[in-house]
Amino acid sequence: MATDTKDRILDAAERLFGERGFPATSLRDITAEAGVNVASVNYHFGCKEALLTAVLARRLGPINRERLALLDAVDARAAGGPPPVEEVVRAFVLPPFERQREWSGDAQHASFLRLVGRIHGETSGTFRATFLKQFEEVLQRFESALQRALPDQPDVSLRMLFMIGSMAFTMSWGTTLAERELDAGRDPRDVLESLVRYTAAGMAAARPAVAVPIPVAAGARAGA
Amino acid sequence: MATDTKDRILDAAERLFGERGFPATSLRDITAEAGVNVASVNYHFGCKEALLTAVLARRLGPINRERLALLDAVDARAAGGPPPVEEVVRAFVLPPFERQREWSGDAQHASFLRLVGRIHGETSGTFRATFLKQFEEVLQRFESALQRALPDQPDVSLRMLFMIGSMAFTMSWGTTLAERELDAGRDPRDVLESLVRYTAAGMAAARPAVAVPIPVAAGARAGA
DNA sequence: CTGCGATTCCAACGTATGATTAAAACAACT
DNA sequence: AGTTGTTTTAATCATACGTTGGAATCGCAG
Repeated sequence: MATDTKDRILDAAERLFGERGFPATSLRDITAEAGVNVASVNYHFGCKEALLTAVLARRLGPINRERLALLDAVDARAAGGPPPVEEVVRAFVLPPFERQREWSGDAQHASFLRLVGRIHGETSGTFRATFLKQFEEVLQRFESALQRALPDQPDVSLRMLFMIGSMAFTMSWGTTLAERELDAGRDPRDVLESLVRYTAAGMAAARPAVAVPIPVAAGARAGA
Repeated sequence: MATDTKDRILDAAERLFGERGFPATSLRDITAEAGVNVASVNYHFGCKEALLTAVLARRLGPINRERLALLDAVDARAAGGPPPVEEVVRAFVLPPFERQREWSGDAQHASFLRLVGRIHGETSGTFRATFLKQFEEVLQRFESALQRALPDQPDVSLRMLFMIGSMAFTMSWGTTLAERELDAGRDPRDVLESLVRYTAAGMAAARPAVAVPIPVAAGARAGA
């Protein structure tokens, strides 16, 4: 069956991209892992970059759709008023974590989160545009919602960077570090909820009034 | 002069690794940018990975030392009592940002931050160990300080992941995104202080009492 | 100037990469 | 069975990679 080969490639690519990163993974690694011929990738996807796009699209599409659906629900519940920050944040970070929980039995799909987390660090020219495009609508919708939730917060767009950073980093390193020292047996839902609380509180925090106090270290200096 | 070539290589490597990532940057790119011969890299550093290590060590050493010095100052000011969360957080995130400000005239060094941010996403087996080693002491010291600052927070180690994620992501994407839509003319110190407030508030936020409410998309629900 | 260690340069190595080809194998349908 | 379109295969392409050895060059003490 055709889709069989295609899916085997997608699965293998997802796992290996997640583990080693995009540039460090060769098509031969992927096809060997998938048990298919090298040429299949170019036949089915055209080129290596298109394969990455396909891998991401397969999962990111549903995730982003779910994000927007959750946000709609939050907005509806707010009935015109400002939506609760925490719920907006949860609508953003829940979907990827939830997928992990769904797939956690299948070690295969857990690695997609690592890929997603890792991909935020990739800045490969052409690809960055494609990736941002996927997120444009989502980011705008959430920024608007957060701004309504926090009318007095002038730093919403900046703090969304912080939010995405926490999420991405947790997804790409969380599992790795969890195996070492942290709480190995921790329920992913606990991690999620802690992240939600953390983020919501951070979002709501007032920004400093005026001048910046820079503590002076041993011989450190602070500029005016 | 010998150090001239060596430094030229380090500078070029820093810039290119920061822009394109480690695996995507070839030694020939680096040596072309530095205006030196290809073989110089292997002569001066041994191999490509050793070059990356050298690039990081040159900056990370001082940064981590400054972090510890700042933390010492914070601890001293607390005089045995619990140190203020915000100051501990600032001691952690200030040094890299401060370097950026120092170097911001020289576009060269600003890209080191991108490299540092990016490197958090790299999980290249051998290298991860080297990288974590650099941070081990710093992480332990700061975890201990944050735990003293927040005696009732059971999630300190987890939330340090969040903190590092925000910081790393801001460093690797902040400048890129800032050029687009965000506030282009924003003072780096404002970004830093916003991050400090955000992080401190997030650190202090209580974690959810018990069960986790999982809202359902279409007919979403909110838990207690 | 001669000799010598430390650097720079050149050319090339062997290997691995992403991509392409033409032929073979397969599937579906009449 | 025969035909047609799709998929898989093995072999090959040109290129780029990290690395190496040895010749050329430099800086400088004797």
